Amino acid sequence: MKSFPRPLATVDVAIFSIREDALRLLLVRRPDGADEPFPGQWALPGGFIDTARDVDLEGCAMRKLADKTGFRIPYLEQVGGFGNAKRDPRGWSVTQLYFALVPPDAAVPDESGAQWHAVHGDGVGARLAFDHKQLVRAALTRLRNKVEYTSLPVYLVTEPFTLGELQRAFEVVLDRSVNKAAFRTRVLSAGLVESTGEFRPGPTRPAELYRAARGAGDVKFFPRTFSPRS
Amino acid sequence: MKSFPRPLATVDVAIFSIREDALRLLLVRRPDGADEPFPGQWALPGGFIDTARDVDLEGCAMRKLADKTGFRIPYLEQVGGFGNAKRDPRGWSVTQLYFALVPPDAAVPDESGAQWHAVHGDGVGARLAFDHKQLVRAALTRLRNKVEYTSLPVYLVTEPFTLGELQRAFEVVLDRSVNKAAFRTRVLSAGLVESTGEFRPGPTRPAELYRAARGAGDVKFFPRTFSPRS
DNA sequence: TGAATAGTGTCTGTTAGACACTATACT
DNA sequence: AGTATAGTGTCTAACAGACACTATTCA
Repeated sequence: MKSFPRPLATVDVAIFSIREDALRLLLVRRPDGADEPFPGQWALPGGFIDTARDVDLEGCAMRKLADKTGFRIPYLEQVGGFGNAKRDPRGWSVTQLYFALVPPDAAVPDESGAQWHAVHGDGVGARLAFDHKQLVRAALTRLRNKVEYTSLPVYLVTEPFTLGELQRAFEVVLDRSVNKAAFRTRVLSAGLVESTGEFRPGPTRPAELYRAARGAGDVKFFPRTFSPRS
Repeated sequence: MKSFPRPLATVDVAIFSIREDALRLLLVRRPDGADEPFPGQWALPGGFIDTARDVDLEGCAMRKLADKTGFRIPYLEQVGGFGNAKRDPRGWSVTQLYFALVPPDAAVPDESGAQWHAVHGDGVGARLAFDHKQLVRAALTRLRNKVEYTSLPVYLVTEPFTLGELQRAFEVVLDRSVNKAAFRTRVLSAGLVESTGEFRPGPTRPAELYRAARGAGDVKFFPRTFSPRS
């Protein structure tokens, strides 16, 4: 077996949540230090694969996630691998990018130094370390594409939720309004949610409460997309 | 910077083509040798990232591809990363899986030892090295899913092609027949192909010849899927 | 009773699929 | 003329989107 120098291997996670009616991304600050790349800059949570502790890539991503947030098992999906000679000044490196969706009540420990940054267009305002700007764009593209034809936003709302809240989550992610009647028909006929039988009281007519449908467990697909006709 | 032992980093490519009216996958034999894992077994073309020669992951995949086949630039797409402690007996390893589509006239040099294996269901008949059975399944799933809503099979036919040939490519990949009228309407209205103005003569009515539409360059998406109604 | 949100009925345009039809070459 | 394949016209079912309508609660 011919031996090759091994690239650096990392995992990064783009953690999305809806806070204050906006899609937000959790970012951490790079550590300070003379031998650290991009000291003090905002970056995606992530880091080296620990071959002693991580059983696989997803486990590694879960560990990064758990370091930053505490909650029920979130939605986690691999976006892809990014690797080249230049992206890390320390040498040829490959990172596995994951994206995670967490509900609005997922806590972020203060001492983690992590902050939620609003998403505008295809990124965040802050300047990011490494090629993380590109990674964020890739994660956002994947998220938005998938929301067009799947039930992903159920992972962005706290159960139980009203159909109005779920619709709002779709709208926040897609950054456009969707038709109420079409949305309800679509969501209900796809069997994506099931009623709890309860209602949420409020200053107006109470709304029926739903939860993500059990059983299939996985993400549901819609037969068509939301896309407006061209 | 805390130092971690680095996992092995490889790239594997699932190269698909249509030969003898069947979807086929190009496989190579693992080298023989006492210190080689899975000696003599069939495996996906691939291997270590060469940090001295490869500029990025895609370049590495292209290199593996060029080692095995010779032709015009094919379709190449990343499927994802697979990494854990057990998949390679030499230690914790991460592989980036790509899939490639090449036309039926793409040559495979004899001396490469590569062979086309027919795809049946979600894999090939041969026993595969490493976790390549799983990788093949992942690549096939991605390919078939994408063919439902994109123009990918144009990369599986030789230009110029008739609509009948293109339809057959869709059918071979999806392993089901598609309606001729619906197929033609769909393909033509998506602007996915353009006429060359030429016709292919034959024992019956000549068929108009097409090529992949220029300009957009990229893969075209259909507004809906092929899926039969449930 | 008015305001505000929840939820529904109905109409229209678009498209996939089915299926039968016409068109055009060679033998 | 027969045959085989290329290509089209038409009908139907399904669904997205639009929009106006009804329903229900609290102040």
